[in-house]
Amino acid sequence: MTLQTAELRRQRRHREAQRAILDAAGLILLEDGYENFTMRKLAGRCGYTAPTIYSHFGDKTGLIDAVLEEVFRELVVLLERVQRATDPLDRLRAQFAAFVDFALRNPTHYRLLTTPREEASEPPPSGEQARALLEEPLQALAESARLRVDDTASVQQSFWALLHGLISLQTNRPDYAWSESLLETSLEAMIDGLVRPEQVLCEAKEKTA
Amino acid sequence: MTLQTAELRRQRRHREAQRAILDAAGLILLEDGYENFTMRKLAGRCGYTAPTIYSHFGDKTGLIDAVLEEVFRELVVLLERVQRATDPLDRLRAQFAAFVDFALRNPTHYRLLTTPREEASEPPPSGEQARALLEEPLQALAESARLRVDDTASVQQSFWALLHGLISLQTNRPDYAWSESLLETSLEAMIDGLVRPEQVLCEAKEKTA
DNA sequence: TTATCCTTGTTAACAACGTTAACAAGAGTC
DNA sequence: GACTCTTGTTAACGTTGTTAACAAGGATAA
Repeated sequence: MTLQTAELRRQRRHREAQRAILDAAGLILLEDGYENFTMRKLAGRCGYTAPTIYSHFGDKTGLIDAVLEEVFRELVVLLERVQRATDPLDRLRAQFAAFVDFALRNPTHYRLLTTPREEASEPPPSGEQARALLEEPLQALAESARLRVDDTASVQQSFWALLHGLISLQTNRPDYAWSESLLETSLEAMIDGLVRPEQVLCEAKEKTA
Repeated sequence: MTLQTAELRRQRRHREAQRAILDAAGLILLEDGYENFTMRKLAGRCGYTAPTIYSHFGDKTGLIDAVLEEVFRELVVLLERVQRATDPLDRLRAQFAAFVDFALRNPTHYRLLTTPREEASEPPPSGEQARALLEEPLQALAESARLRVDDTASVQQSFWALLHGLISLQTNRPDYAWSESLLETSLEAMIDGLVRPEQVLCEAKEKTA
């Protein structure tokens, strides 16, 4: 009996320590940015000393990986919640908006996710999952033959580049006078250029005629 | 007489030292990236010790600023050389291509230029100059009323975001299978969506008729 | 209860970094 | 030849990520 409760208590303490560390780490990243994120500062903030953190996460890289994994799992559920829209194009718009919004609210985490921090650091699973979710609407559009360009990969990467550019630019220069309509303007332009506006072409032609 | 030659020789030595330091610094940035750029490594590579570098450039930030200033002066002459095209849209295409090409060849320098390195580090003059050059064709298009959107700033920032995204993505993940036609696909799409195709509309309509 | 062990955490230290103080050495000036 | 000013060096400080050595506390077995 004490045999089991002891083991459970041990696991609980373990999880609590990890939680305290991860929470403090996420907070420091959000508030101070990655350049001012130091293991000693984290140690002071989370209630444990530095070597304890190392025993839990092995490495600064491993620690950051764990933080990112958690944060982007949030993003995945956000994207899944918004995925219901029936028209692929509406899905795309809604997902992209949610994605940009999330990235702008978590600039440091987004930067750490997209820039390779050092040798051999793969993006965390949830990051890949989010990317896959973002690609789904375009995949659907391609299967409905609604892309103006044959090369689907090229189209996907174009949208990807646009999103990444919008996010990076705005987070790198928060004080610049960014246009309010920037996301809409650029995204609609890119949509106009790359995807056909559903099969109402006949109706549209009738209207102009 | 020796009064003058002495002063000249002093200045020459000064310039030579700065040149050796800047060249070595640029090379290290190109080869090893910024994360592996250390003042001691630079000292070992350029033939001077670390404090000498400090006496010349004050700071690591100052040193990097000097390197960037030089590199992006190259870019400015590149962009000016390509600026001759008469049609603003052709100018835009040529300049954007040259810009992306340059940035992909100097990934670390580009990243350092666009990401604020620490508190209060303004982009170097040549960087701002390059940005101004890149905005000129769009300004011309706006004045010819060839933009599909009223808000010129929004259009400029859209193109800016696309370029930045293309560059960042490709330099962050050099091994990814980027589409060969990525720049053309995305840029033409964005052009289609944002700018009118010159005043040959009547001719085009005659052709389709 | 007492002895043992394993986990969990701490203190102390190391190497490498950016940076600065103190000083040597050489060139130009009187 | 003495004086000064520039230019470079050596030695050091504080901070970083990281690790080794060790203490403490609870679970297990006699």
